[in-house]
Amino acid sequence: MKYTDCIAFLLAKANQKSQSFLKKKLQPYGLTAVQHLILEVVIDHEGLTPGEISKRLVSDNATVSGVLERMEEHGWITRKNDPNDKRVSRIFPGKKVEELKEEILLEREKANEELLKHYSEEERAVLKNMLTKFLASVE
Amino acid sequence: MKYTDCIAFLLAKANQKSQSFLKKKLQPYGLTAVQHLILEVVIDHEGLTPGEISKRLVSDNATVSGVLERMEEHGWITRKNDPNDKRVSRIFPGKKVEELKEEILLEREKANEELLKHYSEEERAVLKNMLTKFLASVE
DNA sequence: ATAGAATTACTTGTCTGCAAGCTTAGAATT
DNA sequence: AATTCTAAGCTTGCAGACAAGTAATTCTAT
Repeated sequence: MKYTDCIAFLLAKANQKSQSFLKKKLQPYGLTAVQHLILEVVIDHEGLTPGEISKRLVSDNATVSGVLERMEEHGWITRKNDPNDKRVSRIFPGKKVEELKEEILLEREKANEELLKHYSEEERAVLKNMLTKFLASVE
Repeated sequence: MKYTDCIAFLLAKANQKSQSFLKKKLQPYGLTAVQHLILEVVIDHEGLTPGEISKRLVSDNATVSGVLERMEEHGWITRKNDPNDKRVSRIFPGKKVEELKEEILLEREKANEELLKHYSEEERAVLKNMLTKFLASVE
């Protein structure tokens, strides 16, 4: 069996495709795919800590830390100190988000639709279930 | 629809899982997942150029360049100059590969089997077809 | 009340992905 | 032969993934 038939290879390449597709769609905003994801969490739940954001995105704390720093530099988010816990900061959407909010949130939906445009409703459900099961089953 | 239902998110997380799983399995050899992949190509087709390796792995030339450098440092590969085209080098397995060859090649098969152990033959085929179709359908 | 454990965020270093640009070598055109 | 065009490999710079470690704060158990 060749490596091209292995699930790890197929997942890696499928992921590369979907990421580079997203990247192109978000380029006009100056957002990366990961930044967009974080921004969506921050918009939906204002005032989360970096750690809480990491948990929601099943991402590493160190990764989110770096991404937040870059997002702050570009005005996508702001921080406020938590009065009750001096270890953490609370993350809020930056000023420029308000006017772009709807548009930005729509981009993900549009991208998802485009990525799956050749799939029937049934196929989409199967694919989603397969991947979800995979996520749950690996260690 | 939440981001957790989007194909891009699911693919990203599934890929992360399978990569970190592979990583653990290959740690004893001191090989990363990508290095292992390249090594497999080099073993199967000795004397390819970096560009040819990139094409086979659907990878970026710049990425493969860096990985080959690290693999050379650790003795996984060696280079020979091409007498007919001074631009390119030819990549061959390093000395230490010979004795580990079979074992290393088996690792991928074992990892693939383990990643898919909860999937029936039919499910595996469906998953593979879904991902392959996805690869072909995205621009 | 205090020592030790746990939590949180951040930092550093390595690997990979990719865009953009450079250099050299070979091909093609004139 | 000279010039241009193309191809190949490499380099740089940045973003993200993640392991490992640090520092500050909070919690816990005595």
